[in-house]
Amino acid sequence: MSARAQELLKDYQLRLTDCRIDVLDFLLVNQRAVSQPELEQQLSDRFDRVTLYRTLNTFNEKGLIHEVTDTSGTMKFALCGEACHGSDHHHHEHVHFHCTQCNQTVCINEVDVPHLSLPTGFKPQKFSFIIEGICQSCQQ
Amino acid sequence: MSARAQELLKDYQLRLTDCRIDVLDFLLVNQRAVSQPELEQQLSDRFDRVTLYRTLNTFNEKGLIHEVTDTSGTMKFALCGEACHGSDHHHHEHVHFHCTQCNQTVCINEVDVPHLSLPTGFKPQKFSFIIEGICQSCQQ
DNA sequence: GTTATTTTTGCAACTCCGTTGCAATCATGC
DNA sequence: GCATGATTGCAACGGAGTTGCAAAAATAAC
Repeated sequence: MSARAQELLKDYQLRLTDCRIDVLDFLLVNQRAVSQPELEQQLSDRFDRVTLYRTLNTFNEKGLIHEVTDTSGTMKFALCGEACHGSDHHHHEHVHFHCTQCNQTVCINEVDVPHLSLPTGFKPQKFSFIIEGICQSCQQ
Repeated sequence: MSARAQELLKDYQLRLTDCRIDVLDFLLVNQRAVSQPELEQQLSDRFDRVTLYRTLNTFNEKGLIHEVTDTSGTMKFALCGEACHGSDHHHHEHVHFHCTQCNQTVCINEVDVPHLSLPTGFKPQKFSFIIEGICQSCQQ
C-alpha cells in the first residue's frame, strides 16, 4: 500500500515525507476526488492544513493528481488514473458524479465525455462534465 | 431597460427595490453568469455585499436565475433564458464556457448538452458541462 | 555515520467569500 | 399617510486559499 505511494513519489521526483505518503495512500485507497478539508479530517489532524494544501498543490503541478470541480465550493483533487496517460497525451476529460447528499465526487469511467464543437472563437482547454445527484451508496 | 427588470420582479412577486432592479438590469444587459463580488464592483459599491448575496439568493430561490459552476472558486449566477422554460419543465442543462483569462462565464446556447446514461444506482438531478479555455474576446 | 544543503513543514497571519442576527429602513396594501 | 412586513446595512463569524518565515526533516556529499 504505502509501497505504491513511495514508488509514485519517486517516479515524480518528489521527496518522501510522511504527509505525502499518507495523502497518496488515501488517494490510492479511496478512488475519488478529495478536498484539503477532508484530508485534514481523515488524516486525524496529523498534518497542518497548509501542509495538506501545499501537498495537493505540488501533486497537481507535477501532474500526479488533477483538479475536480463540483458545486461543493471547495476544490477537490483526484489521482490521475491510467486513462490520463492513454494514447498520446495527458487529458482529464472524465465525467464526474457529485453526490449532493454525502458530498463525494467520483469519476465515472464507464462513460466517455461526449465530444462537441464550439462556436468559432472559443479555444477550449479543458472539459468538465459534472453530474449532480444521489450516488449508489446514498440510495436507501 | 429598467422597465423590463421591474416587470420581471413583479412577475416573480418580488418587491421593487433599488438593489434588485440594478442587479436584474445588469444581468439583462450582460448576458452571462456573474458573481456577488463582481456585482459589488460593477454596481460601484452602492450596495452592501450581504445585500447582493441575499438578492442573488432570493432570485435563485424564486427561479429567476440559476447557479453556474466553474473553476473560478466563487459561485456565479445567470438569468434563466427562454430555454429554461421550454417545452414541459424547468431545466438548466446548458453548456457553459469559462474563460480562464477574463474569468467570464457565458452560456453556449448553440450547443446542446449531450445526453448520456449513467451506471445503475446513480440518480442524476443536474448536469453541468463546463468548458474552460480562452473566449472570443480574449484572443488577440 | 556525520555533516552540509536543499526542501518541506508548522505556525502566524491575512484576504476573500459565504452566512447569520439584529436593528433600522423601505415597499406595499389599506 | 400609516401600519405591517420585507429588505437592507452593519457587525461578526467560520471556512478555505494563500504567503512569509523559522524550525525540522530529507537527500546529497563526504
